[in-house]
Amino acid sequence: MTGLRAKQKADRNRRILEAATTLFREMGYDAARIEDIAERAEVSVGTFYNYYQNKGDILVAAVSMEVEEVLAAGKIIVENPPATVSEALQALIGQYYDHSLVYLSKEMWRTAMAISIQQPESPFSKRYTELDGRLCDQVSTLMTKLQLRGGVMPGIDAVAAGQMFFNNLNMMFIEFVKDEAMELDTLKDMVGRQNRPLATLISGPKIQ
Amino acid sequence: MTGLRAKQKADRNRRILEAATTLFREMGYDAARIEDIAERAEVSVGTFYNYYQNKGDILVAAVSMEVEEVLAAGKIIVENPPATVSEALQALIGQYYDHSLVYLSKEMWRTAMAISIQQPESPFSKRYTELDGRLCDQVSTLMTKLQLRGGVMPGIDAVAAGQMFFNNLNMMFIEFVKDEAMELDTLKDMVGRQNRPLATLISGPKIQ
DNA sequence: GAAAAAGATTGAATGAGTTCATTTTTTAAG
DNA sequence: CTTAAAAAATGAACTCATTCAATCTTTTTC
Repeated sequence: MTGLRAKQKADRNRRILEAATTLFREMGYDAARIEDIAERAEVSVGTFYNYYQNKGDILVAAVSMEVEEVLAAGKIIVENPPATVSEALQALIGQYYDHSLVYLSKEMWRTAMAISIQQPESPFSKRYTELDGRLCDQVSTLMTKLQLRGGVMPGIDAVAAGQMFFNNLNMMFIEFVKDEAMELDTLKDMVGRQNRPLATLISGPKIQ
Repeated sequence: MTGLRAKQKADRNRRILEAATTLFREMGYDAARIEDIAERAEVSVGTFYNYYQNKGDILVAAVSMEVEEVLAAGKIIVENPPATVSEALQALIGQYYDHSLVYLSKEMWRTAMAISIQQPESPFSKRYTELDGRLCDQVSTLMTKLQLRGGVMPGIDAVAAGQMFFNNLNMMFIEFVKDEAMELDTLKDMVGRQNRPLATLISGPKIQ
């Protein structure tokens, strides 16, 4: 059948992705030229474009791997969350934020976000948006779960509250990657303060 | 002193900005070449770069003017807001959203947002970020004002709540410009639903 | 196993944003 | 008014992402 050809293809794909992520981390996204990536991956420039539509695509591919890991880590927390809204949110959001800079630099995040906004119809942008949606769902699922357990007052729209928490943490993450000087702890503190009113109020009177 | 020189400078700057905004609106951001903008403004390509650091800068400059108008329109509402949190928010956010597409296309918004995220250190990006901050302050000011009037329960962190409302409306606006098919009404409905839990709860028991 | 077909690779050419050494214009000094 | 200094404009050259016609490799056919 397609023994050699398929094997070579998979191998080249792996080499290109590895070369690109290495160079992006080493020298930054802008400074890494397609020529450099191609050379490191031992393919021609043309071949790079047979595997990825454009330079941004390969970055979003790298980001996708990262977000998948964050989702997996978050899943564990959602499956067995702390009892109160505040504690549960702090655990989940802390997990998200702590994981965010393991593989990717702030510059890489900025570029990936910029691409996903600017070219929303490109395949990888759609994938990025889909991953964002799954993260949002995860926060909403957490709220729904807490509501079933009595940690959130009945009658509250738990999904809407979850979306609001997510949009807030996401927007603040954008602020964070825009500011090279901002520390993770500062980000967490700010989001914690912003979330507190809603987190406290939906928990019901017993928390007051 | 610096009579002629300053006058010519201001004039060229105005011509370049006008040429760029016209062409961006007429043919889209990507299709408008620096050469076209320079030609229309009757300057050389090099001169364009003496006035703006790069192509994106001038778009962000145009968008910033738009945000200034939105801020001015919002100010009127904040000065004399509806009594309830829900109504006041609906009025202010509706004003923001309705104004957003008067001069700018979704493509222009996408590009401007992408640039302001990707190149946060460029002067116009800083300006854009600062304007975002003022919009956020405007929402917080509205909440503080409502709290003084009794529309928001005492003891609530009105500023934090305002920031959360703003981050939510801002994130949803990004979703809106990413999706060419989404209508303004859909956006308003979604944001309205997301805001409802917090808006209702901070209003206190009388609203229930 | 040779020839044809299909699938991939290649790198020079293209095009648009950006730079920078040179030239031109304006201002200040004598 | 002349000349020197400062500021600004200029456009050809450069960089780098992207394309595509030519070439090479693998698979299929007989």
